[in-house]
Amino acid sequence: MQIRSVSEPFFTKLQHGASLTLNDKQILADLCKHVRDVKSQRDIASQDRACRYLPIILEGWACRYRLLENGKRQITGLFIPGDLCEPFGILPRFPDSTFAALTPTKIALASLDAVAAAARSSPSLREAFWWDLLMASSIDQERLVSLGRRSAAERVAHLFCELHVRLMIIGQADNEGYELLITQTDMSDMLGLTSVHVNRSLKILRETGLISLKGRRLMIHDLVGLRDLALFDPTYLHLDRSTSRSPATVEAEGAQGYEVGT
Amino acid sequence: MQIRSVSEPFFTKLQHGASLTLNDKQILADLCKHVRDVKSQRDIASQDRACRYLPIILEGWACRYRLLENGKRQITGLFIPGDLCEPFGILPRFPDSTFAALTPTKIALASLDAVAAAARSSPSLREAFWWDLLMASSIDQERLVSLGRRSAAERVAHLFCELHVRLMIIGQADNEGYELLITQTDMSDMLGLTSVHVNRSLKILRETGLISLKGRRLMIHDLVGLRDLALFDPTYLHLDRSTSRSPATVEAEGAQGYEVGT
DNA sequence: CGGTTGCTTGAGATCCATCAATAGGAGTGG
DNA sequence: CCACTCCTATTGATGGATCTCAAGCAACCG
Repeated sequence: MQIRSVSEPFFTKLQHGASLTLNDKQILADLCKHVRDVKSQRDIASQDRACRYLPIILEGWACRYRLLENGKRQITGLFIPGDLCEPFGILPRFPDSTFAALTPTKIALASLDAVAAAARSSPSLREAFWWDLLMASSIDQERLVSLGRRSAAERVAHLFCELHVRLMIIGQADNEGYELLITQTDMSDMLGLTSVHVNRSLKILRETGLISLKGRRLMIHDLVGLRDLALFDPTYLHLDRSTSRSPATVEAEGAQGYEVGT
Repeated sequence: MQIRSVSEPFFTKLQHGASLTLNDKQILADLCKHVRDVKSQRDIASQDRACRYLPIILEGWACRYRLLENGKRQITGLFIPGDLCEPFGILPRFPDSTFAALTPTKIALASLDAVAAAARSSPSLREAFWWDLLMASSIDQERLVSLGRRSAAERVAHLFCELHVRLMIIGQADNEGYELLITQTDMSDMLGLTSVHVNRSLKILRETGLISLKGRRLMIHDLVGLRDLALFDPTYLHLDRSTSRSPATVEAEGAQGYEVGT
């Protein structure tokens, strides 16, 4: 009962990648048996590299980052509830990067064998896992585009748009906005900027009337305008199931709540 | 005979990921049966998205790029001979990005079924494919670090170091340097800079005595100095096989990966 | 409370982009 | 073989975007 509730965002997210059954839901809940709390700013399993567990975020936000010799930090991935902590759970960890909690975080450690068994036993779960991998890779790639070819304000706006969609998927955002759980310094390390400049970019977005911030609550007043500014095209997130997979795997089922491109 | 020769860089590269047998070599050669020539600047199979072929570069250099609505281009991946044209050949193509040849290019179109069959039939090939996927992902991730936290000259230097290692692997570079087949404009779209600034960064590297350029030939005069400047740490390329992955894990998980999603 | 962390703003310096012009090389057609 | 064009490389001048350094303020927390 309690277990099933913590695995809820995981299931909710994967539902967007394939039509999952109640049995699938139970399997996912079973994968989340081993739950661990991680304090904010603490590394997650960076030394557990050899162990055969795939971290799944259940609560809180986390990231993968890399430190350079000159002391600079680049966050190479952001993880929110429901996320498999890396696109390659079935591969060895990136040896040169570290996972860390950005907020107090609850993670499940799923045995890789159990994940593999789950994928083998259920075609729909298999499809959902591949969808998740594709989505994670697309997010990484789009971040590359941001860092290479978007201005500071555009990057911030794009991040907000991306998070809006990702949080909608797991029911942690609505049309008004969402809770933004990371600091401006974290955002700067994610977007290749300084925290000072992230702050100035936020000011621009605020003054343009696109968003506003009250504490940790990000309010989006003009989603279209924000996406316009960010050059945000939600198709890269592969939420339109009918176009994302090979025709054979496409089934007609009602769109679960969220529609792409609204 | 001829076929085997064009697949040579493919085999040479994968050899670094696992100990391959003569039989493996033959299998790889068979995967490269369907060869196609692509002219410089032409898109590769961008409309072939539905078709179940994995492009493999045999000669020349190619890239994956994305165009933004404001006309800017970001190259999100660079491919050289021996490269599988995307890390996720087994997944649907990234719908929003395009593959293009940067030079006259010879590519093989390997049937996905044949690739899957090859991975199933040979544990060593399976290990090599996973190694390739891991390496490709690490390269992408390191580019993210470059775009976020390295200066222009550092980015250029880092690209040169990365290409040096990648070309060494396939025998197309030596300690002196290698043929740099892309233009400064291509480099700028890869590194998030303008071509003018790439040119100025090159000038710095030349004046520092680290490199020199004669036509398309890049000569590296001080590899240590270049790597130092670039904050280049070759471990991310996973060339030390002994630390990269235990055979047992490949056995257990490899089968799952390549069978899923078919 | 005092200390810490995160947010905000200012002023000046640096990095990089933009615009512009020149030159060389490769290919092409006359 | 030459004239022409296109593409790439190169360099200068200038402006803009972002960084750095610095200070003040608010919120939180032991």
